[in-house]
Amino acid sequence: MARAPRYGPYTCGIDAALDVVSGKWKGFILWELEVHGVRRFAELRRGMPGVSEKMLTQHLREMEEDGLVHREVYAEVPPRVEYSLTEHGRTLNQALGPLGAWGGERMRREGLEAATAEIPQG
Amino acid sequence: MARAPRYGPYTCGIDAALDVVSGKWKGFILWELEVHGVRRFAELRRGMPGVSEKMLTQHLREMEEDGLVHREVYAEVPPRVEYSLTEHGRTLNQALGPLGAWGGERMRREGLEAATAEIPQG
DNA sequence: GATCCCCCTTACGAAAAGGTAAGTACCGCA
DNA sequence: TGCGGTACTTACCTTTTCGTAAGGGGGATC
Repeated sequence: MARAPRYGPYTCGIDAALDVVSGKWKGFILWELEVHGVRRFAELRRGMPGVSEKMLTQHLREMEEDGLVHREVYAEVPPRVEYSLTEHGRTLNQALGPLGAWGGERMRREGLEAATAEIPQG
Repeated sequence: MARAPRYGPYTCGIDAALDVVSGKWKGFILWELEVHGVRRFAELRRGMPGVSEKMLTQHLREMEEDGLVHREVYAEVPPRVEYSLTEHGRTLNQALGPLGAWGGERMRREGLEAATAEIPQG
């Protein structure tokens, strides 16, 4: 489960926020969109090695439901879909800032390696 | 899984922080210890209705491993065990502040109810 | 003597999350 | 004709997480 609720009832704001962020790749998606502004599906996919198409679409749909991500579909062939952050997504990213800094500090403290070349610290 | 790693490799600080916070009751434990300073096992248990003893001990052990929680055992009969936040636990709580505020805002926005009488907002 | 309290541990099972692989439908390129 | 690219969907399976229920060992209380 980890956190199954999705849409409360919550015990506090942290609960409500974690419900929206937890998911193996959501933090990464948030970060990719923060950095690049707009990204297509395949760009996101290539940007985060290891993610499957299934998980990526699933996470993106949930984040769209949660009002964090905007999905723009262009009626073209071949299809083009662009993802970007909504206002709420951007404020969430700001709220995650201190947590990212804390995590970075922890990584330094514990000597935990980073996975990729790109090391955002939220 | 939700997030299985536990001790990296991480892609960023947010990853590293979420790894430590995710777990159904961890936010709540953090909050209880923040508010009360020191709490015994049974006090924590009573403070968060719905948690099982198994999950509570399991989460507390992990948080102890992660250096967030200090566990003090008194060689008495009946046994007495006191839990409190470490320095890292307290700084984590501070880093969670903005996230809790964001979550609270989201709850208000979406009209999501809170579960208990006590409504911390991290 | 029976029950309750303390702080757990263990075994078992259900549910959720995630991974793998294949299929869809259409197009451009060689 | 065959392959790669676009953005997915679906079915199936494994891993992880969480919950339930029971036990344990000693002491105090009824």
